[in-house]
Amino acid sequence: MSLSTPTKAPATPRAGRPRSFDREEALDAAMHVFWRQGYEGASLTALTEAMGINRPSLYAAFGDKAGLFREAVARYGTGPGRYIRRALGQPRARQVAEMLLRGAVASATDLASPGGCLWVQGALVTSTEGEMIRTEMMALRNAGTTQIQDRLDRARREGDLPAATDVQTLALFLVSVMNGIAVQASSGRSREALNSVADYALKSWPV
Amino acid sequence: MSLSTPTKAPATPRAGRPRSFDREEALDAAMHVFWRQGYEGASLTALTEAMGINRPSLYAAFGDKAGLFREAVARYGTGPGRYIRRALGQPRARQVAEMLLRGAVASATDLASPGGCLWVQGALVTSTEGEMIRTEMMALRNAGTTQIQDRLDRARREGDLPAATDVQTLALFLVSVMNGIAVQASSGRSREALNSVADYALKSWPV
DNA sequence: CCACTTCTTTACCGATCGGTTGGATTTTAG
DNA sequence: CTAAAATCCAACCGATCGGTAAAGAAGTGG
Repeated sequence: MSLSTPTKAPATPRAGRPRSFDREEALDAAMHVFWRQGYEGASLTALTEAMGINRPSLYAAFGDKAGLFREAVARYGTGPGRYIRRALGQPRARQVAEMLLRGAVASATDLASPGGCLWVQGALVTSTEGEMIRTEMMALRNAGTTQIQDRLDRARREGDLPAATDVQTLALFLVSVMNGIAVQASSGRSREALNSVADYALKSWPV
Repeated sequence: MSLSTPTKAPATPRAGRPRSFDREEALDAAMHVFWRQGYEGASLTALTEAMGINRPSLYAAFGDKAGLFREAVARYGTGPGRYIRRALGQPRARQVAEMLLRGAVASATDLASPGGCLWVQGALVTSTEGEMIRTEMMALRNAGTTQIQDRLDRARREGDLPAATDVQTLALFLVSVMNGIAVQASSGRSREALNSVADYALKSWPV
């Protein structure tokens, strides 16, 4: 946010004027704008104002609007969406599911963020011009589901879930509830109410 | 779609040239564009092309883009979203929930439609310019949840659900799963896979 | 110091945005 | 048949869209 923050010394200092803004800070600001307004709703003016830079600097650092969005989406994965990776690393499948749902609620209702989930609302629908980005986001969501399904399938093979468990349905159910929680958070639902939803969703967890 | 369809005789025939297009047909076409591209993603050009009319005709018939969207959203309620009202009319709470989830899957995966749910993806996020519409959609989603909650509470008072049932959580869970199903349908998930999700969501239904 | 490289700034590009104007056209009312 | 009313069409409005050109500013390497 602040322009007075001194630029960190780059790993390989090239010649020329160093950029006057922190790339990560600017990317964070852009992520929040995309999160709140979506890919197409976020105008270059809104983005550059939030990032504290002007257009040519943005284009020099991130390529174009689509490139900036892709980086923002990736950063979301190592920031607010970090809980997913941690959840997949839990030893028991039940804990995986708990952390997925709890993490989705916590992230989507964080008062310091725009609310909801960037992966859901970043480009759920677009004009024809944004179809490539929309398709990429579909693929990203589906890849996430596959990761969860693979983790549950491993649990099934390990005996952590009943052998007859339909892991595809179970994974798709978890993701659907996570997505629904995100939509509801974007509709203003409270963290407590959504945590109750997460609890309820876990009630029929397979023995 | 077809311009050759003769205009129905209006109830009170006013003076002047009658409009040459069917208002309901045009509204249907607009609804599909908003459904696929969202409120802000749907340009006047895309809308008028799909509706088979030109701008002044659209503005004369619907006011402005926001008015057209509001009518499209209302029409969605009596068309693809009709299942909700029918579900609320079922005699048993369990049947209400089943029809809500089944209907959400059927509507969101209808191959003759853009996929997903207009109420979810019509204006989940917007630029600052569309904030009023976004707020209206939030209110509409929340009102729907309240209707479901009221129906479940009635069931509880009637003994159709256990007296200790947390109907608020149950309603919010149902809506969340419906929303998640819509997101997943927009991500290309099949009707069969999502019907399995609906079945799973009903497994922990209170006795 | 100088030459060079890179970033920042301002101002601008054509295209598209939502919305409207004015006139030709088609109807009803009298 | 004429006057009034409403629609239809083409063309246009200022504003904003994503993206860029050109020149000044601020660094590095010699």
